[in-house]
Amino acid sequence: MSKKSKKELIVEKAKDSFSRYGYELTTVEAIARECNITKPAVYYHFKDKAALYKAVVCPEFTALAEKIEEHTKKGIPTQRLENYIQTFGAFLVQNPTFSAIFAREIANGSSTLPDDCTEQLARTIRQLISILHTGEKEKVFQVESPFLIQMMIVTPLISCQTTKPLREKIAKFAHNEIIPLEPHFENIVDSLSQKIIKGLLC
Amino acid sequence: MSKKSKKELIVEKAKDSFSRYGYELTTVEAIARECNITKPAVYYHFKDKAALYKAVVCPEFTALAEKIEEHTKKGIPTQRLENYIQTFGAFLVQNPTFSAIFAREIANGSSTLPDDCTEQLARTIRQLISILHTGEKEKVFQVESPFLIQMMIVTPLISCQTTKPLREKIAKFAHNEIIPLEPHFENIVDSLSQKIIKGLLC
DNA sequence: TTTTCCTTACTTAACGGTAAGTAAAATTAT
DNA sequence: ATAATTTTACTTACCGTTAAGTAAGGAAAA
Repeated sequence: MSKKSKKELIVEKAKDSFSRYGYELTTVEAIARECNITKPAVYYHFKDKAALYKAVVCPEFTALAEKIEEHTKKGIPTQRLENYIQTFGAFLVQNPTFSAIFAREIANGSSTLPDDCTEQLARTIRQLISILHTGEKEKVFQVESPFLIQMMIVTPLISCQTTKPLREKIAKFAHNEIIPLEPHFENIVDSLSQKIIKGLLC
Repeated sequence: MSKKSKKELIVEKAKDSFSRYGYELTTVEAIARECNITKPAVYYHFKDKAALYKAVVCPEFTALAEKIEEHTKKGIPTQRLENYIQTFGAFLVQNPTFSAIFAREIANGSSTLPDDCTEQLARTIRQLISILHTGEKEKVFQVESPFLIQMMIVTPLISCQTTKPLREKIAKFAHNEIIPLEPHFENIVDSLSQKIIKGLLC
């Protein structure tokens, strides 16, 4: 008896594949092969490919929303915003497949994102709105669109993860120039957080 | 005699389709139909689907690099950085299909991005490095990774374009709450620019 | 003996790409 | 100038492959 059920194994391998290749280039057969089973065995556990995708993404978005809520409840607005960014950054480190999946959803207008996930995203944005609103009332933050702040937080961090191969290719094109060192992801989160808060302060 | 050649028409319709549906979900047949020709007629002009994609994206990346270089040559570092961001923002407005295409490339690690485009991207980053480096030497900018700054500029602007449907869906989930107004894209560019520069100043 | 979990073998449909042929325009030869 | 030839820009009809999804059945466990 393995610790994980076969269904959980399928979700795990599906997550890897969706993250690496995207929804269209992921084949159910390849996922089955990774699990050492056949394709119809996957269809025994999941109605269709879309249902499998839902089983992959929904728990991730729920976990994210929960962590954000948990870590940004109390404190002064600057601290809560710092926590919002740090929690998101930590989530990306702990869930390495999430960046690519989320990035693709953002890129294609989230047309395929399950409603459950949209609702979880709404939860995190509600939290961000609360933080910004408090900061504005206390005259520590400028008035700013929460959607822009959300984008300023989420998309640079996500794309720092997904563009690693691109940056390596670009570095090769600049052979005899001084290429600045690539910072580690943790430092990027700190830098971004510092800059966003500084840019937002009155 | 039409102003545009059929080949140019194909590229134009292909650009629409790649932007809307992405590479995989775009079919050569659908592009042909949009041009009122048959699929093999497309293959008469282009070797294969990948070559057609190249014909769509390469001129866009080249135009972007050229505009960036042109508008960020001279001035003090803060002004050059402001121009960098504004030029990129203006390019997105003038090329409405570019955001989705670029966003997808970022999301999938740019594995399918032609080398020519990577080189044009390298040009823009070289320009940004020059701006930041001058600012650092003159003690007006903090030392910061150019890649992070590039991500802070490019990805929020792109995703403000691509996530419009997502934001609308999210707004619906928050029925009886106060939803902040959606700013216009031009204002977003200004806000972002102001925040990035403020966050970067010593 | 029924339910669970899987396999083998299959259908269906879509899509990238090609072979072969053709009407019209452009080029060359007479 | 005109007839012959070639090139351009397509069309119709097709092939090969791939991938989603299913029907039917079987072994093992409950």
